[in-house]
Amino acid sequence: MGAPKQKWTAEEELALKAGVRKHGAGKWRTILKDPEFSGTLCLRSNVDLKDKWRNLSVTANGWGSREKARIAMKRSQQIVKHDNSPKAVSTSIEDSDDEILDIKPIAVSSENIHVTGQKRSFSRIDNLILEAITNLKEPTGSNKTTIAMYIEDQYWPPPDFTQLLSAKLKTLTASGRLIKVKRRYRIAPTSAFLKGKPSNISIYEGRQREPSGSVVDDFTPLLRSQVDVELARMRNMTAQEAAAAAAQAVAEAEAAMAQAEEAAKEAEAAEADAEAAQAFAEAALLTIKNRKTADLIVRA
DNA sequence: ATAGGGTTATCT
DNA sequence: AGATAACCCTAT
Repeated sequence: MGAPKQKWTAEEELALKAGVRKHGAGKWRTILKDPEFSGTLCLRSNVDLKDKWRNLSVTANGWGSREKARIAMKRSQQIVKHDNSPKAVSTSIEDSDDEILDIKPIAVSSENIHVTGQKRSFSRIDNLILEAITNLKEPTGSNKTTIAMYIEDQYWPPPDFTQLLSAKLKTLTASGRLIKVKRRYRIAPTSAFLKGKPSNISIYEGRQREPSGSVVDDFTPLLRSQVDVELARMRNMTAQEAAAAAAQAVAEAEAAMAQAEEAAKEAEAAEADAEAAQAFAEAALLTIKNRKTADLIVRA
């Protein structure tokens, strides 16, 4: 009987992206037969993969460019027959649909970041992170793995990109640009000029829906967001301070570095409530890195 | 088997 | 009502 609509889960989406990364876009059958992904994608057909990839491309690409205008135009043209484009500025230029360029600075960013980035305390990677979170459009925010995958997908990955990303995420969170809730990052409501509402996000994971009956007020969302900011920041601060203190005690040995990395990975793999563990690991990692090679971290 | 266009279901 | 995502159909 009717299969209503089987929405794609995050795992399936991740598997699809990984599959495309491995085998390339278009090799849907190959991806589907790969034992790595056949487990999570067993309920999907090659056509499903193709369609999903198309949807992902559409949503991830030109939101803020002219792709939206194109789609909007096409939508309107379903009924309207005439195309009145008086200026018709650049529609004919053909879409060189690559905004995935000129990120190269981040590889050598360790040394030449100070050249241009004096006014803003924003380096290239900061913008990348914000862009990733924005384009991912995940209602509950995006976790580090997803953000890393997005950036690695679109751009090219430096060797120790994961560590750099961790450091940057932490910095952005501490400065209030990002909000971290349950291992997921959102863009702070300070820049809530995006569109729509700040969106009250349920702290709980899973796909439960919120009762949409509580739309009584237009002022509460802002307050709620503010509270969330304070809460998240206070939480992190406390955890980080404690973790930093503990980390300094063990930071003497080089082995601690590997240990911290292991802890970070495990904390992330386990979806459990290991927030403290991860905070500890990150703090320890940062501390050690600061002590050993301070120039590895991009300063702005 | 894949790409593209078209249709329906779901959410705001 | 509009927009988006899943689904369906067909030509190559």
